[in-house]
Amino acid sequence: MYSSELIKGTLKTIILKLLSDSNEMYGYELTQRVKELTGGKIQLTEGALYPTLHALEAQGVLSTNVVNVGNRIRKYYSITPTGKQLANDKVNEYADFIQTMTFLLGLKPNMG
Amino acid sequence: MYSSELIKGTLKTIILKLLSDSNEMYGYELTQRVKELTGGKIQLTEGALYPTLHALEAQGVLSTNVVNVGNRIRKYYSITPTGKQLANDKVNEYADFIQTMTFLLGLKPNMG
DNA sequence: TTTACATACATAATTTTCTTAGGTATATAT
DNA sequence: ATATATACCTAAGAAAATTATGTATGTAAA
Repeated sequence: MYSSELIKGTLKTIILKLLSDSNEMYGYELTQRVKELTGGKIQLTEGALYPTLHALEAQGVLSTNVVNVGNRIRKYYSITPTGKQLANDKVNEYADFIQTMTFLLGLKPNMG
Repeated sequence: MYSSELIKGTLKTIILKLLSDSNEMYGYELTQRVKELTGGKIQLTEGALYPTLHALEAQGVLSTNVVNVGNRIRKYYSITPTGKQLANDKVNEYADFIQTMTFLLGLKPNMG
């Protein structure tokens, strides 16, 4: 796990990117997917995730589809066209930012 | 300028790295140096910078040296041995984080 | 000569974003 | 029974930033 400082400001970008690459995902699924893809180094907390999902839906970049799985509720999120555009912008901005930070911190541009 | 979200959590790392590479720098100098090195893409705000410098000094990772330049005060910060260690740790953690995010967001590991 | 901008420090109110903690509920394995 | 996993949610508080403001000097332009 990274220090919580580092992860700040990346949540929206991560959510939008993952939803941009799949038809639909539900909240819990997002937490598991990120955990899996990062080898546990990034773990989304529910207290941060759910309010952010609600905000993104209210902004019109996500839409929802509530489904009953057995007796449990599952709320699928999918990205809207506006959201897809935003996802692209955010990912591109982050890519640029990474390059700037790489230079600023004197990191090797590409090392295992 | 990047959206303010992105820069969050990177301030301490940036300060520690720059001070790690120079004998001493003062607050205003840090803002100008970062602006210069990033082509204006990252601009430290004084409201964030000064409280952070004070906190780092209180933690013992920075020490200060107040100088009179003409009639103006200038407060030079230099890094302590503890601070140098912390700078290294933070930079390494950030390098690791960048790799994780690069993978998670599906970015090219090395593109101009 | 006064207006604007740069230098150089600082703090305070507010906002944003996250953590921590708690709540509800079902399913499954020990 | 108990713990763990699934699956949603909110609220109090902390952390870290922005925005606004204050003080003060130096310099260049109008």
